[in-house]
Amino acid sequence: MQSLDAAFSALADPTRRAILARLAMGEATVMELAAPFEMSQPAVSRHLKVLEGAGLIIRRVEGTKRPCRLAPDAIAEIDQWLNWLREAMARNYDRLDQVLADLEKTTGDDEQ
Amino acid sequence: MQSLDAAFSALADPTRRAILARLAMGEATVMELAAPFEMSQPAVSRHLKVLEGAGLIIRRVEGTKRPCRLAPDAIAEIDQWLNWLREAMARNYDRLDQVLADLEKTTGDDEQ
DNA sequence: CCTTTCTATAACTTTTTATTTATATAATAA
DNA sequence: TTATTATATAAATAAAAAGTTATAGAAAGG
Repeated sequence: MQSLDAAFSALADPTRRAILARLAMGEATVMELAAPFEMSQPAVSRHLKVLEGAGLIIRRVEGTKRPCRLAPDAIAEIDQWLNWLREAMARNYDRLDQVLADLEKTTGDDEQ
Repeated sequence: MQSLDAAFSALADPTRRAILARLAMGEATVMELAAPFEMSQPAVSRHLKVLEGAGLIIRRVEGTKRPCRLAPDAIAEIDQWLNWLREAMARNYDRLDQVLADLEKTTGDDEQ
C-alpha cells in the first residue's frame, strides 16, 4: 500500500470498485476488465494504473497480456486506519456516556 | 452514510482525515478544527460540508457555533464493502490454492 | 445599539481527474 | 513477412475539487 490518500482516492471511483469486484472473482486481463464498461480501453488502462499505484492490484506479464489480480494485502492499511478511528470513536462515546452520567448526577445545566 | 463514492472520496483527503482524527477525541467547533491548519476558515468549512455530505460527521447548533462530532455509524457501510471484498479475496485465494495444488499433482505446464 | 465572533456563501483561480481519439509497441498468428 | 491482438502512451478537453479573498448574516457581549 502506497498511502491512504492513494488508496481511498482509488476506492472513491465506482468503476474502479467494480474492477476490484471483478478481480475478487479471479485474475483478468485488461480487455476482460474493460468489456463490461461502456468506456474506452485506454480509460480502463488508466484506472488500472491508479489501482496499481495505490497498491490495490498487481499485474504479471503473459505474452502480450497483462493479467491483473488483487494485491493480497491490499486493504491492510485501510483497515488499520479505520480500526483506529473506530476505537477512538468508541473511547469518545464512552467518555460521552461518562459525561452524561455525571450530568445526570448533578442535574445541573449550567454548561453552555 | 450517503454513498461509498462520497465516503471514500471524503476520506481520500488528508486534511479531512485529520479533522476526523480530531473529532475522534471529542466534539469541536469549526474554529477549533481550523486552528491546527494553515488554511483559511472557509476552506475548513468546505471540508466539513464534504464530511457531513458523506455522512461521516453530524453537527448541532449552539448559539453562533456549530459543534461537529463523528457520526456514530460513520464507517459502517465502508466496513461492509471492505469486508465483502476481503471475503471475496479469501475465496479467490482459496481457489487459487486449489488450482496450484492441481497443477502440482499433474506437474503439467501446458498452460499459457 | 454597536461591535465582535462564528460560520457560511459567492466569485474566482489553479490543479487534478476522467475521458476521448489517435498512435505506438510488442507479441502472436497466418 | 504481414496482419492482428493486447496494451500503453500522448495530446486534448471537460468537469470536479481545493484553495483564496471578500462579504454576508446571525448570535453574543459590552
